[in-house]
Amino acid sequence: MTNREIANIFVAVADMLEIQGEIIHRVLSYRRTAETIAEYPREMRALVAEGKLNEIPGVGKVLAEKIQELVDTGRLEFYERLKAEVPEGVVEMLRVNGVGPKKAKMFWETADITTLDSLEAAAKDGKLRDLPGMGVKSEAKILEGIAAYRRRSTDTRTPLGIALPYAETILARLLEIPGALKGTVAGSTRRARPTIGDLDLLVASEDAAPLMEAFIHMPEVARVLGNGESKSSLELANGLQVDLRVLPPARWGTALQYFSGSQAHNIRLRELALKQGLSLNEHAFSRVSDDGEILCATEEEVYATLGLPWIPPELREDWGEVEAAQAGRLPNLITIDDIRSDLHMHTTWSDGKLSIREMAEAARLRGRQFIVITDHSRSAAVANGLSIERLLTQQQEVRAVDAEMRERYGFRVFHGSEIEIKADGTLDYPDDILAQLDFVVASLHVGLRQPREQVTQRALNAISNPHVDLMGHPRGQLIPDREGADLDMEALFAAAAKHDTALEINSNPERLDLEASYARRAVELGVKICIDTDAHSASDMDLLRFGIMTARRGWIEARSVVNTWALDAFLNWVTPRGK
DNA sequence: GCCGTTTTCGGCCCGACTGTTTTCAGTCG
Repeated sequence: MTNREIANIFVAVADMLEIQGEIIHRVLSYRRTAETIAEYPREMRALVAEGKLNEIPGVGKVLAEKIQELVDTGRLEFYERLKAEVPEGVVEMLRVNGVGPKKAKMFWETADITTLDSLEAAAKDGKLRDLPGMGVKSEAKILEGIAAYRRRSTDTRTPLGIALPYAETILARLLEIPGALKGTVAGSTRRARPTIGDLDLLVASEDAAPLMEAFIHMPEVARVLGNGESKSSLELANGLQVDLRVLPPARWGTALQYFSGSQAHNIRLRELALKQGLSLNEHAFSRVSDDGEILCATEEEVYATLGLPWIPPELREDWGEVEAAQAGRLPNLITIDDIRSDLHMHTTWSDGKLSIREMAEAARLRGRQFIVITDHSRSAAVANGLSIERLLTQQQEVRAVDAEMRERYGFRVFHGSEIEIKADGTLDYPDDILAQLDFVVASLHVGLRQPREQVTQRALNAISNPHVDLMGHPRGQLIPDREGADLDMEALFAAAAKHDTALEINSNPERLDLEASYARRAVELGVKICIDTDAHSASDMDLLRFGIMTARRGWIEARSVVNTWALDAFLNWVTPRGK
């Protein structure tokens, strides 16, 4: 039973309890814990074994027992009982925009509607409009909601790599409208979650009306979900939901803070505010005593009012950042300017688009000081992997380019390889060949669905090989479609720390692997991190920002990241380990 | 269901928008 499976069950429990009319705080305790568990860096089964479930914030006696039951038996009696009580189709109704727990329950109990199909049929027959609290408009809205739900694929979340550029494009358009003073992308995009539910845009203006007008009339709008004075929501033709909020610049700080979330982080701040006799919302702080307002034009002022230093948005998940801020122990997060090298990239020798020389030049123009060329190894046939003979020939070309770039620019090019960790657990080149390379990245591309023990052992073999410097995209996940391998991450981290093998944060938005919570745990255990682009073209090198954002979400400082090191430090690290 | 330098019981963040409602409940984020 994986963390994500446990989280999914808790979400379903929360949904069913809410439909049953359970008090909302009991429902929310399941929902909050589901969120915590879904991205928890340690596995529940390990915490159960160590008796440490109560270390998870928000988990008390009851939830700990339920997690334990799931880990021990693979099922949860309480969940099975609820499933017998609440029809599956009624729970599914919650996914329809405009249908919440109260309406779902009402459809079920007063009209005996227990499936989405029968809800749709009833709406089409005009049978919903006479139900309590319903009308012609709500009936039509539900039909639209069902249609939109059916259009969406199973997973409605959008990869950050698509969401962010798209949000930036829409925002740039809005900022051209007269009266728009400034704007930003907020929400989970600003926090750099790997996938985004909907886009949140924030614009400062004294006059919201023209912005709202332009926003809801953009050409790509499929449906207007809401359109008020200060807030509008759209569904675009591509299915993406976009929210725009417009506020006056004097309130920018509270608005940006509020709209950036996360919800859990915001709740923490509002609780802190209340302890000081202040109520915090997106408009301002209000003194509870006399309703007097304290406006904040910057986020720094919001946090300062609470006695805190500014907290970078990537940390705002209630993963301990409020406590760290209170203690003056916020990390000094890595920035893109700290990066000096890129240790994982491909050329036309395998499946890349540019030559060694062209990749080197592209990296140099982007401010890198040295790179490693790491084309695919021989068994990666579809990626045109290099035979030993070609690998050694390639080395001559790398040396030639290195000599030239070094002479002209002081830029260095090293020779490496991204070697397959083969399905049988062996590496794709023998040790005496690996020993001739400057740098070795080992990656899992095949056999990702092997049983946990088997795939973990393969990874450990690679990490413990003295010639291997880095494990590339360790889990092999693809966003948003493919779960990573079922690896014992804690064992990987321990081995990586012991053998001084770095683990990668792959910057490609389809990977972002390690993800933030694992990267944070790895560094806690003493593992070095590489943030690489895995570039197959020059433009791929611009994806570095996604890797940096992911590292920042993982609380990572420059000193833990190999690519921030100067050449000497890098060479000192690779040299004594077999090369 | 969780939690406690006020509390082991009684709280638990806050507001925008919509539609159905004659003052507010439901939904959403």
